[in-house]
Amino acid sequence: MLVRLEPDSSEPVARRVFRELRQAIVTMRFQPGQPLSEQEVAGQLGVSRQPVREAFIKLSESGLVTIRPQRGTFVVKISVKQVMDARFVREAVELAVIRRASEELSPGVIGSLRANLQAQREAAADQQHERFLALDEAFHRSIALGVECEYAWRVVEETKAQMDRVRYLSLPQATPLDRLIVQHERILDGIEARSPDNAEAAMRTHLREILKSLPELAQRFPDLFDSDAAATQPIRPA
Amino acid sequence: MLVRLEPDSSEPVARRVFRELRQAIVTMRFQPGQPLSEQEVAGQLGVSRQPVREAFIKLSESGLVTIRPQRGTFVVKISVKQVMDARFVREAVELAVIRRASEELSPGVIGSLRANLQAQREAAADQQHERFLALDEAFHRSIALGVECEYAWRVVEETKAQMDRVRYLSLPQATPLDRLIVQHERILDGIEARSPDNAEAAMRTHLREILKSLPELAQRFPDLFDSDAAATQPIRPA
DNA sequence: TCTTGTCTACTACCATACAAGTCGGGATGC
DNA sequence: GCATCCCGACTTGTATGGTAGTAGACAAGA
Repeated sequence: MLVRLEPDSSEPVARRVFRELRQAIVTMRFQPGQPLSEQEVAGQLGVSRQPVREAFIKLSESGLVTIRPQRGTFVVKISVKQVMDARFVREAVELAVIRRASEELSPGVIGSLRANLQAQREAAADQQHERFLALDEAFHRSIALGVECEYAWRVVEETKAQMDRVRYLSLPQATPLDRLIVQHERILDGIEARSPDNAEAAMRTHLREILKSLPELAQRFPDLFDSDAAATQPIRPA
Repeated sequence: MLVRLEPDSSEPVARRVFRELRQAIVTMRFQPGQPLSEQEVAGQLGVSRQPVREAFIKLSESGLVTIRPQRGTFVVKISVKQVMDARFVREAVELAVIRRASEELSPGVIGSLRANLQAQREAAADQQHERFLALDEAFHRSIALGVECEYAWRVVEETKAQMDRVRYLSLPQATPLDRLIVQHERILDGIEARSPDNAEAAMRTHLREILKSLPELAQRFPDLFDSDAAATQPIRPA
């Protein structure tokens, strides 16, 4: 399941363990609900229990695992409510960012976003899903960092952790990439036209895309989802 | 500086250490820039280094301390940019929350908010600053939790950690409490009138209050502030 | 059959020891 | 006097041992 970390003294071991585990969780290599043992993970990665423990703590801060004292650590199941809550916060923050961006994002950054969009089209044409996901993330990140919203982006990243698992789950028969690209285009158009309202509206539409696939996924993979009541209730957008 | 924790097996030691240190930092009992030693803190609290270390890691996640490997851990100085960034995110999230609240907050919660407001007036009349701060926080929290935005509130709490230090710094000659109360009143009026626009505008005004005192405080306490360039630049609201 | 107590294997938690790196001061050579 | 080197007192990072507690299997008794 996990491969030994190669020795690399440049970065603290604990941090690498954290990244490794986080990646494994958001890409669904670790199934929701699965128990994680400090000892077992430490053994597989070839490190001691201590850094693994620290990584577990960080993961629990991110809401990706739950540590139940004296019992064990478990990958949290996907919670529809949690995903909705994360989406709500992400929308709030990214809308604020996009308004600022449409007022003061520099032409240079706008140009690089155009280039990114082109790369997205190529990745979509070649059916390179993984690459598209990376470009997608870079698109949003560049906008935020382009208007010096580093902290806002950090918050968005946190919320993304919850949403990315859903994203990966829907990868095979995903939302058509073309539609997402068009949405990205609209967002960029709004920025370039210096129209906060248009850009905000485009971003709002874009970020609500996940709501469409969520209920279906929750029904199709009931084992991976937490059985919170909201799962069967109608989805309210905001 | 710190008192020994009394034995209480109900809660993990690490968590209590974290809370204790966090409180000491946001109330300015620990001065920005001050070095913190795992060993020293552990000795004062009567615990081992391990839980202290875990608390340090959590604090660094919250941006309250910086851990410099093999060198030491330090209380971060107040950064004008960081405070502004936190405020930006807080505004984005709380505005979204307040819009939802003005649509669906239950009359029961609205009633308890009215009661809270009355308590705020009494606290202000008696010059009980600490009590007012607690009521203030409860006011915002009740609104968020009242519309089931638990996660959104968690994010706001994170951002508040940065802002609260400024708050405490300005306590003695603070913003007149009366003004804050009036602002709270306007917010509640907007909710009760089911007017998202009015409530949002009132909240926006309220959350920008801190911008007024920030530049002055940065000038008056240069030692407590990080010397980032933004400190002397004009403040832009959003 | 069902309840209850025990015993085992597991867990996270905490304390402690060791390793590795940083920084400053003093001795040493020039 | 001044630059350089080295050593020791710090720091955080990592490894490991021991403790307390939980869950579950299983057997004894009602």
